Amino acid sequence: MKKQSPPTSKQVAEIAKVSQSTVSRVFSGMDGISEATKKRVFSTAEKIGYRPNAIARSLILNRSNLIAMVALGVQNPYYNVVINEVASRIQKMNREPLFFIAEKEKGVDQILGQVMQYRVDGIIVLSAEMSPAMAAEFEKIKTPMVIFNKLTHIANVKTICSDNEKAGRDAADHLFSRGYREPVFVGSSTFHITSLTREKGFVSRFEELGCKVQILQQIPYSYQAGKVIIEELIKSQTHFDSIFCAADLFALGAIDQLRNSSIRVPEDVGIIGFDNIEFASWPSYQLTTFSQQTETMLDACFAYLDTKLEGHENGSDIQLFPCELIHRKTT
Amino acid sequence: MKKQSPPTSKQVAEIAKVSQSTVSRVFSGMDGISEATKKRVFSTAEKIGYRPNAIARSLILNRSNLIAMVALGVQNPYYNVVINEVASRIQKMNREPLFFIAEKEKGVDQILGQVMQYRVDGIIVLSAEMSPAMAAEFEKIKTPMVIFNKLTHIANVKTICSDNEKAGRDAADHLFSRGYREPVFVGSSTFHITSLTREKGFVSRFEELGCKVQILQQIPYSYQAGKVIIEELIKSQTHFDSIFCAADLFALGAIDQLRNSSIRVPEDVGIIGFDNIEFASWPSYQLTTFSQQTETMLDACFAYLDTKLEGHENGSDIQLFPCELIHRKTT
DNA sequence: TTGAAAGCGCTACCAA
DNA sequence: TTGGTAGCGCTTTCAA
Repeated sequence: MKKQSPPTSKQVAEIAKVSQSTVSRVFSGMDGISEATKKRVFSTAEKIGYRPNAIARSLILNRSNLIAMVALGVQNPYYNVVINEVASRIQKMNREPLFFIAEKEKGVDQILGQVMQYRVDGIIVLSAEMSPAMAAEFEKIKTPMVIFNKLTHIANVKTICSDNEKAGRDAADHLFSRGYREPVFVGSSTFHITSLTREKGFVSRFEELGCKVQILQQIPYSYQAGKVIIEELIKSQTHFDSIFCAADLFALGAIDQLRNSSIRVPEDVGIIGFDNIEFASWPSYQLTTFSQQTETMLDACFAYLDTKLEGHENGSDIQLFPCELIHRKTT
Repeated sequence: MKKQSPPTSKQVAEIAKVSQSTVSRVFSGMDGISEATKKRVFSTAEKIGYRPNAIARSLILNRSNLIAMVALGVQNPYYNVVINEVASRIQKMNREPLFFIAEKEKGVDQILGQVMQYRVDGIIVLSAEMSPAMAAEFEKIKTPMVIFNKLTHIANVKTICSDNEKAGRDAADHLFSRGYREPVFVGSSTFHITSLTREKGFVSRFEELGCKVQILQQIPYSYQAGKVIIEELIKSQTHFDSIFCAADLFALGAIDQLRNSSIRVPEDVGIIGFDNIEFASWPSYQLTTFSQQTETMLDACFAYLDTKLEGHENGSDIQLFPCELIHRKTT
């Protein structure tokens, strides 16, 4: 069975007794067309179910109207919110989001190839861990590109990122001020650099305050993993009185595991998470956590893309946004 | 500043001293090309950073390799999982997901226009509430299309859906068998038909069992809304001993609100949710809920798409999948 | 094994 | 206000 082709502007032209160019002009909303012609073209188009072929248009205009949304190894519920928001903003700028997703970093090279084949007008990368090889590839690309929430130094690529180091320091200050002196940091190599940066700020600030931080790494990113790592921590009999988790899901898992072991939060152990996912605010948890300025950061992403797409130059530097500590009941 | 065009096959041809057709043949993996030529083409392509233009290819092949993923009014975290899974499956079939998202139903007409302009090879609609006008539009379309988890009767459109009515009846049976006799149903017009179908099964089964169901509707779909509606229910002083929520987020909000009012779950009030989102299984909630056979249903979606894309015919009927009651600790 | 040439559906230029 | 025509980058005949 052959796929039958949809009607073309040529067919509309024939039926409406105008030239194909006229049909094109009508549909691209150019003026200088008589009302009568316009009406006739539209009505015959309607009749035969004609829709302009975006592919052909893209070919000739050398722009696809597509924006690539690249999500790599995204398991964090925080990004579900981001993905929806990004997609919807792309549509609001009258373009379409072409969605690329890869479980692991290994897929990235292949993905970049795909992205480029579609001649997308812009690229938004969400939280991607990037290999140096990958970064090198990205540098070559002329397409406007912005990396959201991953600190990366690539020439000609805009980076919009939370100030994770500062947040780490703030977490340390907060815990210290609440009287905690035996801190644990729980990170994840699932979002390596981000986690590392938070760790760095946390550890160095606590050192300044005279406390040593115990560092734990958990690989899969999930609630369950948070439980497991705390279970092991408890079993190990090491002393600790506070935990800073690089992500809320860990923190929530940690809370439940502590409760299981009849350890009181925040009296015995204080906990801080990261991301302020919806569930963090629920009565069962009331998690103290950091909120990223997602809206503001996305504003910055799109402001950058917009000017680049307009053909204007724009410094492709790194922009850091502070995170806000939301104090609830786990510290 | 002009957007500079990426290299074309013609340029590769010139440098590699072959014809443009040869370059094309090399990149589309046709055989009948000498190894020497192949190597020469690839290396010059590499050198100047050539990548085939998917747009031009789409134009001539009359297929875009794009699959539209249309999500309408999706607020349910359940769909975040689905969206990621669908996107990743589309890529596995060597196509790209073009993501369309609309907050409300009103955007659908416009979206369909967009979808068709891109000459997508297939369409996957996620949980869309559809107006009759919309459905009429869809009927006209020749593009293979499958609707996931929304009961809709449209000619030539495959529907893959959970058996919500059966689940409603199962919920009633379960509650009844646990001794509950004063049931409440909490639905949402956010996912109108789905909610209505669950309601229908629930109410009619309970009627058969001799109990009357109190029906509540909540419009926004969120945890917070679940709290609010239960707060009002409690204030209204009506008797009830069990609640069937059309979605987990409602149920979780309901649980917390009941706890606030010192009403015990499941002793005083039993609660059943729907979707089995991750949080339902957490220790703080242990929600009895229904799990949809998402994987199996997606298998069916893609099996259908695959055969249609292969050009084979395939009955575009409605396929219903049973939901499994997961009995935890709220009933 | 390769090259020349036609043409996919559209936009944009030049004439009329 | 309109029509004719060239050409976007590719695939695919048909010839060589």
